[in-house]
Amino acid sequence: MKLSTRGRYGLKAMFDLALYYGEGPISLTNIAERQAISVNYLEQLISPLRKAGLVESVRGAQGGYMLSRAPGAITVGSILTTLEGPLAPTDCVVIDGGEDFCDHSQYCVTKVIYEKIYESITSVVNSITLQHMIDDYENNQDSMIVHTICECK
Amino acid sequence: MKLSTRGRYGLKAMFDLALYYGEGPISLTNIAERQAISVNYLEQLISPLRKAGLVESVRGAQGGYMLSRAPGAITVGSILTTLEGPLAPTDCVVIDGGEDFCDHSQYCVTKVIYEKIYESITSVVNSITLQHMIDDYENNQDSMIVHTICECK
DNA sequence: TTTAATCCCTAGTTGTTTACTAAGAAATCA
DNA sequence: TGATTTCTTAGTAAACAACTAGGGATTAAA
Repeated sequence: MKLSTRGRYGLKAMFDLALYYGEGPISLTNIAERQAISVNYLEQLISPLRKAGLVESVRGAQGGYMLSRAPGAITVGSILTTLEGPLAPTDCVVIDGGEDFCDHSQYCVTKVIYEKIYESITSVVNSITLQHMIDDYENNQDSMIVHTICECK
Repeated sequence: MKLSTRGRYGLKAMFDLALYYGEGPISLTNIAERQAISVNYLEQLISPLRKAGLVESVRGAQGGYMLSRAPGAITVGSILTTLEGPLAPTDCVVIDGGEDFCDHSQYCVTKVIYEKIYESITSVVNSITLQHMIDDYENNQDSMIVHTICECK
């Protein structure tokens, strides 16, 4: 039940982009340095985020990436599910037409539980936007707390 | 963010034991057959459940396993965390004294999110007991729905 | 027009984890 | 004594995670 580095790094990168929202394209080199992630690996994470329409890219020198819309319009859920797939404890709650997949899934006592877990996770991550993270970040800076984004494992 | 077979099989096995609660020890062979799990593998799952005090064993012929207390007193959360470890999206929300683990974890904008996810999952699984599953199971049987426990993946 | 910076894409690699299988020792009932 | 069952450990094949590596395409600036 752990997130992989894909989701964690991707969220860090998107938060980084959110801090620079409105300031033109930010290069992956910059993000990678600040967030201590390899550029090559970061490229592999930003690619699905771009395809999902969460970021836009500018190619060539002085190019980079920027959020495709305001931080308040991008949820943590959209980022994490883009990089990790559905945040579900089992596949059965997420794959439909499960007749060949799982015979009695609609009546399964355990599936009911997995669905509740899925809903609760989804509800949390969909209610948090990048803007919330920025607000949190800036509040803590005001109160003189060194508030960084850490190497959360 | 998926449960492994350890948690899923373990929950199925515990539900099976709950259906026979009060009827003496049930052998792993029986459970394994009903739930379509290899006996050898099931042995490896029941072992931590016993060490966690969730089931008791009777050795020797006609032996087996039984719940250590009523189904209403055993939560799904206790079963899943015994087999999967803490149902947390990251280690940082669960390991304390994280100074060497994660420098700024107490001020981390992403950790706040991971903690909320952790809390919501924990709250769901801790609120469901094996008795709830039995009630659900029997309700559906009453209404003539073939309610099985499926091969949830 | 060249150069450097950057995005973009794919393939390969290494280590870890998962999901078992296998096998044998210890205990207990008939 | 023999069958049944728990208990424990070791091994293994396949999948997955977390990258590394390298090269092509695009563009701004010198």
